[in-house]
Amino acid sequence: MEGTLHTQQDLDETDLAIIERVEEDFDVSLETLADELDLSKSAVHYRLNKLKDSDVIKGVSADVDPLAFGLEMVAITDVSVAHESGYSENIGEELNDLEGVERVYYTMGDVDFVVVSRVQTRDQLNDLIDQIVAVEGVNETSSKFVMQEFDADSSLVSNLTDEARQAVLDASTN
Amino acid sequence: MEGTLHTQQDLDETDLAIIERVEEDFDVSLETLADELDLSKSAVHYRLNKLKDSDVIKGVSADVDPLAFGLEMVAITDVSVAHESGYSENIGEELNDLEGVERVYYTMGDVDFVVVSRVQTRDQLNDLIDQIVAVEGVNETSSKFVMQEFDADSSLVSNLTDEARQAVLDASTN
DNA sequence: AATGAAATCGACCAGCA
DNA sequence: TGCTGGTCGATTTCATT
Repeated sequence: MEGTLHTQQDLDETDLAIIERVEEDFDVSLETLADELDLSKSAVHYRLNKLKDSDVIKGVSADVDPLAFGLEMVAITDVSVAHESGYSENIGEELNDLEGVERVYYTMGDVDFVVVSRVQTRDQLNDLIDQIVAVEGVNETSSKFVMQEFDADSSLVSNLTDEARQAVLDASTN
Repeated sequence: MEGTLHTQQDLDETDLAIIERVEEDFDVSLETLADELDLSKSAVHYRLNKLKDSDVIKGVSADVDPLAFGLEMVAITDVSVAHESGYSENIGEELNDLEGVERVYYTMGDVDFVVVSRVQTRDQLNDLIDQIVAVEGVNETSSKFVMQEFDADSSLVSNLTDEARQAVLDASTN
């Protein structure tokens, strides 16, 4: 039904408050949200649906602890590709599809891709790096171990500067 | 000695199937899950609760589209710290607390921290980099723009190698 | 956009294998 | 411990404003 573009949505302070809350913990009850925002449960639900339909909220997902699967080893691998290999989007997809690869960034600068991977053992990491090197067009790699991760706050909205937050609100009211 | 993992839970194939599903989309109904797994709704619910209680599932959260907030600019900043600054955990926390910073990795090697940040404008990025440099103990920084991100599959479980998946299952049956 | 009532679905409990 | 079936409370839907 709704063909939503990547344009900025109309969001007010109430929307931001709801998003900030459910981004942190979607298990919060409608009643709690309604009380906090002085709205009816139905109104909160209506807004949540609208946020989902407009793809401001892309989905709801369970956050799984990597350690529960023994995924204790994280590595960051810089990947440079041969210049003549042209369109690099395919390479990015291939890297991203490798098992153990968590996220791939295509960057400007001396390095072309930054690959973040998460595995159980050093052997698995070695295998993975071999697979990265084997990807057509990959030239050179350089990996470093991650000793510690900081991602306590994965919330986008609570992470906005006042300036950025205001920019979002301003985009709606005019 | 065997390098096994501290709080590894007892997980069977059914648990993995449930996790794989709700990690991708928690809005799936109990009935759908129950049908797919040939279980009763109560059984699925029982297992989900157990997974939450044991912190295999750390929480449930809404996935927000950064573009809906105009957060179109991603940068990766390598940060080196002065050697004499000793305990670097505090620096990691400080970096992570900066508004716009999405994730911080503390790494072995020539670079000490890798900082991934997400902002609306180049000005905001410049401000953020200034703040990074201003953190006590930070020595040098080097940033690169991200042109494209690949994170289509944020699911841990579907991202396990067969080997890794088997290791999880084997850890239960001992 | 928001409401209240009605239908539907999820959370919890006692009991059972 | 893992599961079942049933009950109650919460969520979703819908007509109405």
